[in-house]
Amino acid sequence: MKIGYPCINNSIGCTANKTFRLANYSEENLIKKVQENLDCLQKTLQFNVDNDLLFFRIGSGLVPFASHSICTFNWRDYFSNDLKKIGSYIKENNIRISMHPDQFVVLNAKNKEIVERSIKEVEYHCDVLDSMELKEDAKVQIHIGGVYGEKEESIKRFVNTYGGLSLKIKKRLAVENDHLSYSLKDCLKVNKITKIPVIFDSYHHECLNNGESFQEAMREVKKTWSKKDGVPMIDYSEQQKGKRKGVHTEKITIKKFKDFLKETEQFDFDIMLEIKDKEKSAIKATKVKL
DNA sequence: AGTTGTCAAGCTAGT
DNA sequence: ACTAGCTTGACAACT
Repeated sequence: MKIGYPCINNSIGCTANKTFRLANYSEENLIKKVQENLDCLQKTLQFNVDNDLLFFRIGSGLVPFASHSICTFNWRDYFSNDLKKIGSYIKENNIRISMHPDQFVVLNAKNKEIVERSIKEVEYHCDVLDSMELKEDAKVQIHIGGVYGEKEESIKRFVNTYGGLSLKIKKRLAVENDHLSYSLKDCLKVNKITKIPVIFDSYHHECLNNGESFQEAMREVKKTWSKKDGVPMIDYSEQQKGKRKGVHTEKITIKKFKDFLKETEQFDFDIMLEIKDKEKSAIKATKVKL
């Protein structure tokens, strides 16, 4: 089992999510920011290896505006060496990588233009991983999308859109259960038709489920991951008590985390800790003994 | 130097 | 009607 955290490291004094305003777009700005982001990503991965954190989610802002029509610059060529170098480091150290496009990616939107933009954004994420020459087990995780008051129709739209995607995208996409619309059961249903691997988010499952225990959930989820896809990826987080539903905790609760691991002990998976203090809690989690 | 309004993009439920 | 929350604040103009 590998343990990781998403996107940001607060210990090393740099961020791999530097950006600029669309109004200030220029090739020069883009090159500068991407270079800074790649340098910081390399540093972050080194920190992670040093601390036995071998699962990491690369932030979507690595190449600002990459999928926007304003960006005609060939960043893949320009940064080819840096991207390959990072990819080599990832492979040498056996690091598992994921990416998670943001909320604006809605493959089942009713508006065609939103779907087109979403596909472009997903493609950009795949381009990053392809440029690093990572295997198919590096995934791009998305949610099924909007409901629009008619879930069955909306699931159908997702399946249809997915069916039309290029192989390059299909081989990296995974769907994750969300905390208010699409449950694990919905994701499994989509998997039945599309074969898309299902990323299990334990906290979302606590918010929205059909009575499955973690163990039962994992048994089903595991079946959706083929050998090429690698071991299942799991997202783990906790509800901040007294806050509105969906708010994550500042720190990990070791007891709760341990309980989760105990219940799912029989399964192998990589686990992403979506906890606000990031690498701090992740490092604590690496020291947990069952 | 520090503070604060704003930033490409969507959807949902809580307030 | 409005906004917090989502994988994540960072930028830039202002004081």
